[in-house]
Amino acid sequence: MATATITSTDSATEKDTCNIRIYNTLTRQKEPFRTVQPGKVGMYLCGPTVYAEAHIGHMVGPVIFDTIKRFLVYCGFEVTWVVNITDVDDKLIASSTKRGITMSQVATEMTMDYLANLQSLGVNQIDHLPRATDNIDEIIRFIEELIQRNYAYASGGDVFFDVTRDTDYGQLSNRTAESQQGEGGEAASRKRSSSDFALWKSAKPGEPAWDSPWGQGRPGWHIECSAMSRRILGKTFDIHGGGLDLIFPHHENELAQSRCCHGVPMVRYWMHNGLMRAATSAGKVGGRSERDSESDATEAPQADVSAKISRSKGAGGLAKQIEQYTGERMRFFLLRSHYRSTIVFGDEGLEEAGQALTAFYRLIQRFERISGEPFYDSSSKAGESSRELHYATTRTAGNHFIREHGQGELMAEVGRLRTSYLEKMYDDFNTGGAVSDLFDMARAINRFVDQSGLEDAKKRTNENLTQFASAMSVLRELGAVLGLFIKQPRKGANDDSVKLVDQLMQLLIQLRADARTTKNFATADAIRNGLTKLGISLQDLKEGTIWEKA
RNA sequence: GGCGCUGUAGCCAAGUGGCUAAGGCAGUGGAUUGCAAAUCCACCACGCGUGGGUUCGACUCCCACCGGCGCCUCCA
Repeated sequence: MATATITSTDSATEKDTCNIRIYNTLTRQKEPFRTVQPGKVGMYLCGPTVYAEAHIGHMVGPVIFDTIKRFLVYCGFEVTWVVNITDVDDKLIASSTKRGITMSQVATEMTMDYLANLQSLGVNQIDHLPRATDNIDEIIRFIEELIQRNYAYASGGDVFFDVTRDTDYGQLSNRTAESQQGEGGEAASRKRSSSDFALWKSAKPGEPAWDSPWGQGRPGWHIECSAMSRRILGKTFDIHGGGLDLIFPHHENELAQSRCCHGVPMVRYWMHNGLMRAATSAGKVGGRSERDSESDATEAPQADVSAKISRSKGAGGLAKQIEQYTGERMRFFLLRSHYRSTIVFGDEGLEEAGQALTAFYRLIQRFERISGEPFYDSSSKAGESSRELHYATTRTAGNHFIREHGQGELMAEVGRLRTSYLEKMYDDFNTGGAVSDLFDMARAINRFVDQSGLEDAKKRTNENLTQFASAMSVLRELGAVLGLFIKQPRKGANDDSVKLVDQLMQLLIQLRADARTTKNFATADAIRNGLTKLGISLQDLKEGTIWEKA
């Protein structure tokens, strides 16, 4: 009922948006999605510590959250999505010292890298990107409140959170405070108990520092998220996400800080994505396999071993990978698996994803060729805002869908698949399952085009063309929810060289067509085989020949 | 050692206490084509790590075992 107050007047919409269920790490089960405020969703994703270039593993969370936001918006929610940038920490200090530039310069450089990669993957739904260093006052205020409430104590220029005061500590990661080692190092001597963690760290000479009631220093790792999420989303917000590896200690500590400070739960749903691994046989992401030394003495190791992706192992070159495979392909690859599962990242999987995506691209081209209408929204803002996603989900059910798209066998099938797709998404954002409905939809549309003779200009009827266009609009709509099929895949189509290639191809195609007309198949095949060797395939259609570069 | 995840066809990957276990890649046969390509159609796991148990019935629940992995220190 809380979510019932969305703008739509359609009662079916209420019911269906209440069908969303989310796996909550805190309770270790799927729960019905109920927002704090009716019709509104606040979500926070832990972003990167910007001390080095991002790698593909950093993209999993943003891509899935971008998709979640798209879906929630599609369902009619007003969504505010926050991704924090951690721009102060030990590694940043180390990097700046090593490179002889300021910490802020390192942070700016790496933040730009991160954002550029997000953009390439179509992640463009983020509303706030707060940086820790822009929120020092808020952080200090937060720490002071914790001290006032006796949950934190200052000790020799540091401030620690007193874990023993929080009887609920450990719920998220399902572990007890006593069992924790806690941070070691020289700061340990200033703690009351070993599992206490730093809220504020005193500065050593030469380190970046801010004034505080406890002297010069900088915030601890966890406090920024508590402070910034409260500032933007409030004391209790709906969804908090991050990689599985953040559950402990980061999210456990965040949770403790916020709950103890406010006396209310911090988050309704804790979501954690699985970690990505690098295929070591074919893929190169993880660098050399570190396990070879111990295991390949006797038997040959399995070829499909995978290695952890991390910056320390030399993972990187994400921009190059995106350039090689295209961002849409990588996004599609990520979305084909469930967000909570481990994804093995490698060339093999990306090749396959590329093959699969091509089927959609061909259908889209087929549509543009036959209808003469563009499939993609040509406006520069396409996909940039979530406005076009505002579309009540459940127009599928019953009348809405038919009213909007008309009747017909194809649309009946498309409507059925759309419902199936939405059901998958309601169930903890099962993007992998939803994609299968898109494939089914593509096949249904292709079948329709084949059977209704739309390839033949003479047989085209307005009714069939309309139905074709309607079906494609549903495909576009559902694709957009996943952040797919929003923009023309090949960029640079207006380059002179691209134009020239196309003109040359038209010339070859004409020569071959002439040869075929005179039944000179040897020449025709010589042209085609020669092109095949260049990775170009031809397709002879009723209306002429088209070409495609592999 | 503690906490947790996972094992579905050649590969990737959804999913359900009970009709024929999604979808993709690869493969096979057919329609189509001058031949192809693309597209469509059909086929492709009598079985869902192994062994028990619960149940009228389990791939789905429980136990054990075997295998893979994560966290417990920084990590998306």
